[in-house]
Amino acid sequence: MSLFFDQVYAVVQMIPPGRVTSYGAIARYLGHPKSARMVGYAMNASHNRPEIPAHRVVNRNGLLTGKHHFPGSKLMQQLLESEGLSIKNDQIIDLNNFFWDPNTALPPIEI
DNA sequence: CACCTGACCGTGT
DNA sequence: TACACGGCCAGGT
Repeated sequence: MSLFFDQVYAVVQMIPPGRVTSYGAIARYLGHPKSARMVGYAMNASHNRPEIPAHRVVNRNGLLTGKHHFPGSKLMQQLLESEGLSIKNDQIIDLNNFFWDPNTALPPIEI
């Protein structure tokens, strides 16, 4: 597996419960601001890694774009709601209150 | 081997 | 304010 994917997984595992972040924010933190799609691709490849809370990664609008990749059509929403978030029309309500940005929450990547 | 697609995002008009 | 488009790159057809 590529180093980039492993770095993505490392960041996703650091998302606190009840908080979410975006594909682009992770890509930017890893020094690849234009590789947001690769983050989504990494999530797609994370199915055999149960410890990756992929449901805490949404797009920049708070839309649950990856929900169709979870078993059942409402699992992603249910997981988030069980952590205290509100979702309507597949979109997180009041995203700003729950957004967790690795670029500010974590120290910069060393050298 | 070439082409297409996808859990995205920032920029330009 | 809204839409179009290029960049990114792995994997399937």
